[in-house]
Amino acid sequence: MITDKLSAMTTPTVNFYDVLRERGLVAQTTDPDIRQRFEKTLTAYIGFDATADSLHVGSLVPIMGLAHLQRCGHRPIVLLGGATTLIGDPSGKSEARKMLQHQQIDANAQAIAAQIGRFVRFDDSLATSGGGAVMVNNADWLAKLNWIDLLRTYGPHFSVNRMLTMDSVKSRLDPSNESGLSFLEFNYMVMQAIDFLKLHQMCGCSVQLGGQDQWGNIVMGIELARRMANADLAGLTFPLVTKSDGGKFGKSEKGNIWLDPRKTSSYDFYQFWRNTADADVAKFLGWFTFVPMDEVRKLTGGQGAELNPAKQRLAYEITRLVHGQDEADKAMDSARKAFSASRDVTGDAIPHAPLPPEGGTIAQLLVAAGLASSNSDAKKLVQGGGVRLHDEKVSDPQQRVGPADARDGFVLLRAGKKRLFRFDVA
RNA sequence: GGGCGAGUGCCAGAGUGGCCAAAUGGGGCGGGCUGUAAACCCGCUGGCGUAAGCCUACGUAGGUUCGAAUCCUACCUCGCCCA
Repeated sequence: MITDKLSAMTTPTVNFYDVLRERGLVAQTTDPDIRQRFEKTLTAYIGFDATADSLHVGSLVPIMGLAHLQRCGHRPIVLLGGATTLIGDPSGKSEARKMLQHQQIDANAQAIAAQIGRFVRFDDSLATSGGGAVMVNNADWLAKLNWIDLLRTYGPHFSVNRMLTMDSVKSRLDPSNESGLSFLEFNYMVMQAIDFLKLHQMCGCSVQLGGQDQWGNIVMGIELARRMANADLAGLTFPLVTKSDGGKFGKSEKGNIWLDPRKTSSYDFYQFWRNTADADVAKFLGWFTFVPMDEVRKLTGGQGAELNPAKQRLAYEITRLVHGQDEADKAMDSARKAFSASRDVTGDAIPHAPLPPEGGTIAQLLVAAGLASSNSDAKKLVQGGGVRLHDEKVSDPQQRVGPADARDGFVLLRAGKKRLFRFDVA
């Protein structure tokens, strides 16, 4: 079903730009008439860094951009920043480390590719002109360049004066900014510009998409391609993901919210979205789901508690896209039951594990469950009155818990109102 | 190469010999209120230990001192200015 929905249509029946526009996904464009470009099938790309072995929710906006692109009949290129990631850490210069990094990056790139694969249908060959997405790695061309050739080939086309006017650079040059800008960072822009040119030459890529922070890099690529290939390329940026309260998006008690279920369980993932602030639901439904906008408006037309169904829908849709229908059903069902009057916590998706036969102290179990990060942390939690065993408040972190404490076949620990863990007793 | 300045906890940012595991703010977590929301109010926010206490931490490595984030030396990184 999902695959169906994501399958690309081969002709642009709906204009990509209109779709993004309607969903609030356009921050800025380099070409005021960019809409017309999407009237015909084209190729566009987005770059991702391979710095971790999983993407997190922050990457979902560009990924949705890719998905919309393909659904509108265009060909998406996913560029993995193998080269940029490789030099991302200048301190790792030893040979051994370099090799390790190569391997690590390759592994990361594979994992990331798999995750993106849930949203975009890939074709194998660069030559295909259909809507199948293509994955490339900029290490394939950037890593081969040598210094002199690079300078002679591309150097003349980059105006330092121009580069210095870019916001991303300007802020770092301001004397009030203490971090300054290293030559290495300054060159990111150059590398990314070359990427765009290369992709244009290799497979006719004519548009680059990216987060708002990519604006300067995108513009440099366009200018480089105009100078070197007389090409007319364009770029479009997505808005920065922010929360209405100004907090950092995508962070939670356990840090980042990852797409990898081994790092963030589908239940936690679902809950992350379920707890979206009122003020953000409508925006997020537009950004992170395919729910038609008139439906979004219907869902979010209410006030206060009336928005809860919208949050549920939001959480369900995103979980479904990222983890699949089954996981989404389970997560939603489990969460619903756990927060209903019956407080039924037997759901599959509720984080759970077998209770060690010898049991343990409350503190040990909290740590084992991941509800506390250390014994001290567990102790503080208990002292703050935040821990419950079943529904009884716990006062002693050293209290022993064993199979005898089980009710209905499990021991339930709660940390706060929303976090819980079930220890099943065989 | 020379001069000046800076490097503090998740982040920002005080502290300039003991009262410093380190002010304050943000973030995070917990409690209250609620709708599994926001705002607001309260508490907590390095690790180990039931506890007394111990250990690790203020760029890195040494040193002075009964005692150092704070003083000295060297080094590293960064910024500003000069060459």
